[in-house]
Amino acid sequence: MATGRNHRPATRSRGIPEATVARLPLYLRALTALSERSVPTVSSEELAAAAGVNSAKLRKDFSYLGSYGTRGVGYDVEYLVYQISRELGLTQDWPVVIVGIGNLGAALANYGGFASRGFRVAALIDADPAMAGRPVAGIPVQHTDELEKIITDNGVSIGVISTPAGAAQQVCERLIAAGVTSILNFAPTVLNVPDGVDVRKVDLSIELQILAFHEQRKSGEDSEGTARKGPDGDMPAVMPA
Amino acid sequence: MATGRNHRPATRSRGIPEATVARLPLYLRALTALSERSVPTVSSEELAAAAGVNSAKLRKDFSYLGSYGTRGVGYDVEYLVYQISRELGLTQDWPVVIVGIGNLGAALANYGGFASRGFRVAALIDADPAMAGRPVAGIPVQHTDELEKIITDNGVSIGVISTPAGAAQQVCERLIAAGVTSILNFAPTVLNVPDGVDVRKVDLSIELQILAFHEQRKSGEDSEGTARKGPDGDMPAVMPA
DNA sequence: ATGTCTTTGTGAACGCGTGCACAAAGATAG
DNA sequence: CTATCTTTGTGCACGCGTTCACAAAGACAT
Repeated sequence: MATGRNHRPATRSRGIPEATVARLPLYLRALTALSERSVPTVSSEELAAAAGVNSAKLRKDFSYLGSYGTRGVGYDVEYLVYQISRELGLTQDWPVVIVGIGNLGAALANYGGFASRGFRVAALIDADPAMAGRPVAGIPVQHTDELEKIITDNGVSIGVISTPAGAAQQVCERLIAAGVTSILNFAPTVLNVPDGVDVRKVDLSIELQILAFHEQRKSGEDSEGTARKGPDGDMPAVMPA
Repeated sequence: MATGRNHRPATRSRGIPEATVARLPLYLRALTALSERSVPTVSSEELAAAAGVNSAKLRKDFSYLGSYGTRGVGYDVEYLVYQISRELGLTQDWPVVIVGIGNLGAALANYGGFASRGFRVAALIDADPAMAGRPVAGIPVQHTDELEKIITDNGVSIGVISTPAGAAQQVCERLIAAGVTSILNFAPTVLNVPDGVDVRKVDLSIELQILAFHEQRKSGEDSEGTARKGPDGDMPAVMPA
């Protein structure tokens, strides 16, 4: 996550652990790079290094998918690419809508990684009437009024929300009511969704704050502001009631 | 993370679990909203609902910071805002550089959540000479040649990489060599960094693929492509060596 | 065919995170 | 002051994820 993690907590869908699923795209990317270089096989050690993980973890991850390796040799690159793609559902086409075409929404629409690998931007939607009809990344922006029609007509099941925080929950509810069951949320808000709907959130502000935490620990290990002892140390200017 | 999670794996920095640190920004956001509505106190139950977590988890999280609540009453909102801000290191100013001012980089520069909460965009850096001097979000873009000087002059310790994948590792190394110790990576690549450097990654493509996985499980629970039995079932068109 | 060498696949142990459930603490009323 | 009621803080148990370490499996040479 960057992930934020707000999907089903302990429900390993069909035996594959959630943590493994989250790493499969990583393996797939590394394997695709190898495939383009026409490398026929890789060992778990090499692939793990390329994906930035432990080799034992990688082997265990693959073991959940089945026995796709050859002992003494390694894994067949092309074969693995196919198997992981299939497992992730990337052999089919996923129409996606992006709601909220501001700076971020426009950047997402232009993002190359979207188009590749089975994802297709089916529509861009914005609440601003002035945006309607204007093309972004070659796709004309449509007004929010059309949201339900767009979802149903295109059979969209994955929605991306890049609206301001205030509009996110309402947009979310309309998407779900129209048939969307997976949402990627860039708005800095907690989305309330019914069971059966997956939400993943990407929150720049949160990521930065986590980095700041570690950064503070690195630099000011001793010289922390005024006085600091235990976890319940000093009293600040603002006192509790 | 979105999460991506590529920081120190089991090193709970100073007793606060990593999972708790990742939730502190969430609590802080909910508390800030309450503060703006001049709500004096909240119970763990209320705050947990607003942050989208379990109330027991929230109480345990806060217990790592110290005993900041009052039994029978709840938590003082202003006091908690201060404590969490301090713990996250948001009471100080963090200059941040963004490297790679394409669509995404520009969107990040314009992102409001950046400016708030102690983060300040100190500089925008791009490798394209044509970009140099052009203002983005009111800040003139500087050329990559200036990178080291910018980092040292501004005392930057947090860098954001939004370059194409091919340039990310090199940019990363230059940032680190110049003194950056925390990196937020938007490029779809694994970054290799020395110990002591924190990396968090945000990867749109990966998040979508994870959603696609669950989406596939939801829809095609039985009708999966051609034939499918066990995890080591059918042989695809592409055969292994 | 036999032996050696490489690499996979996995059993088992460990540690972290989560959630339950309850005792302790304090507020509030009488 | 005593009783009651609310809400925190946490001990405990459980389950998931990670890692180690090794046996099994196959390639390859002789």
